[in-house]
Amino acid sequence: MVRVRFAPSPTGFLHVGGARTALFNYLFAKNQNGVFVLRIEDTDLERSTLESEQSLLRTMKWLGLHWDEGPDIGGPKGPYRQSERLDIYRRMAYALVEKGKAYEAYVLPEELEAMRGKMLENKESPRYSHETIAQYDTPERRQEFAQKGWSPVVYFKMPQKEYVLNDRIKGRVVFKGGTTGDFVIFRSTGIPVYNFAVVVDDALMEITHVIRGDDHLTNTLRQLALYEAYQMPLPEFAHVSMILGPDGSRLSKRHGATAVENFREMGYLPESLINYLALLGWSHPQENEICALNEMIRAFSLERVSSNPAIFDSGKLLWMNGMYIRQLTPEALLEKAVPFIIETGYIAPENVDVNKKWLLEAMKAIQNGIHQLDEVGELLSPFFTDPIPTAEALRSLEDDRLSAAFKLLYERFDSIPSWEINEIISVIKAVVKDTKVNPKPFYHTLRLALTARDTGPELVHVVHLLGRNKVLNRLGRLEV
RNA sequence: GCUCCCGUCGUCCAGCGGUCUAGGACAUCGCCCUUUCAAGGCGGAAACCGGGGUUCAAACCCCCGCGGGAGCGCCA
Repeated sequence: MVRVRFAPSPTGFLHVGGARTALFNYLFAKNQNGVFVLRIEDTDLERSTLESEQSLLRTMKWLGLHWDEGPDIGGPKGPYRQSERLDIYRRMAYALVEKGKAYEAYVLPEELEAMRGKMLENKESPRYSHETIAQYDTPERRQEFAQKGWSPVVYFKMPQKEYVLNDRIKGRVVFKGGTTGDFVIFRSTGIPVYNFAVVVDDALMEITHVIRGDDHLTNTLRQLALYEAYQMPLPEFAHVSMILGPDGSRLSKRHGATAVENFREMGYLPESLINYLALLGWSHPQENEICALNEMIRAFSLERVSSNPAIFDSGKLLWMNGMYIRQLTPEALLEKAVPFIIETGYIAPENVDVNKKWLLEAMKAIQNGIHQLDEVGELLSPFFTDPIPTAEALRSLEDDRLSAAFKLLYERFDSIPSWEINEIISVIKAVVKDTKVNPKPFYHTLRLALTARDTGPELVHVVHLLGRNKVLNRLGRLEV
């Protein structure tokens, strides 16, 4: 049985990079009929917060990445929050001490810092050997620690040998021996260190495939040594490359929106975000671009995950969101757009239902003009405000024929028997035909007169949605 | 500095020794459709980091350079 996990630390919003890692884990699990585990890595007491954890879970659910075992729903291998597993880590750490594969250290942080500084000064790579740390393990020190109530940290004795990782994405990775010194696995505070906790958890939770960002690739060396020390079976590893910003450096806030939450607020659909993220590193065997989650699950394999870093292309995401918006029925679009409409204040929440018919038509009209849901406010604005075009913009009305056409248009609209789309179309076409006006400037000016904008939904829809009163009013004040 | 990863159009990917005069998508440019803009349709321009090997044959394999990224914490 395949078991994978996504293990974020609750120190902020879910990042698009994290979302992609979660997605790959999810796709792999579902493709293999396996189990997707969510584990919260909250061993950094300083930065972890419950709010972050909750927002993480909320965002994952919004994306549709549902987990089978996790902190909120439990499962057979829990608990799924590292802060609730502290006794396990202590037991596991001291099991290693007993076997002589780890040891308590009585060094002071300042002493370590000094050693580190000296090594860097000598242009050596900073690493500590068993001997350098053990020299502080004196009876005096032990006594001092006991008196002051300090606990020693536990160091892992790193074997100075070569390790080989057969990564499912990177291939064969050889870590030369002697490049990494002993490292802390258990803090004096009773809290384990990441590299140790992941190994313990992945092993105990029976994770079969570790799919994660390749910023963890070099950490894997330490983890391999730990698995070996415990003589535990190794999971498969698959290291996915990083997502970079447009300048080629690791994607961060200074590149703009990076939190999934930001994209939700801007009116991105979870489907398009998921689809885009999947394509950032993975490719469908038939090179499909627009691809539903079910199809991604069916077609997913680690073999098709690229090993080179990817630059986040917000332009392509925008295009893709537009594609998904256009696939929506007007009803579905309205449902998703309602929060954004309410935010504009044009329609009160309690009036949405009453205006449903009008809103649906409006959705139909704006549907292929938007790429983000938060554009609905701007698109709808001419219907709820009374924008007045500048005289400059309407200068083309100085043309006699155009001005005659508008006069005629006003009269015909005024006397139109019913305000139906078909009627409106024929009136407009008839006016163009009868006055022999040049269509392009005519339509453009009409749009300006009604909305004070150069762009927007189809004109017939604008006219119809506006209603006769507003249309006559806005046409009537033109100086023609 | 040391260790590890990566290197095909501006960007994401396809390519896994001959089928490559290198394919798709976004962006870009042009044309068509149309009721302006958009959406849609059609077409164009655009890339194998450099140098050595291996081979009858290399974008694909090996080595060296160069460039980019990551890790080297009692952070995760």
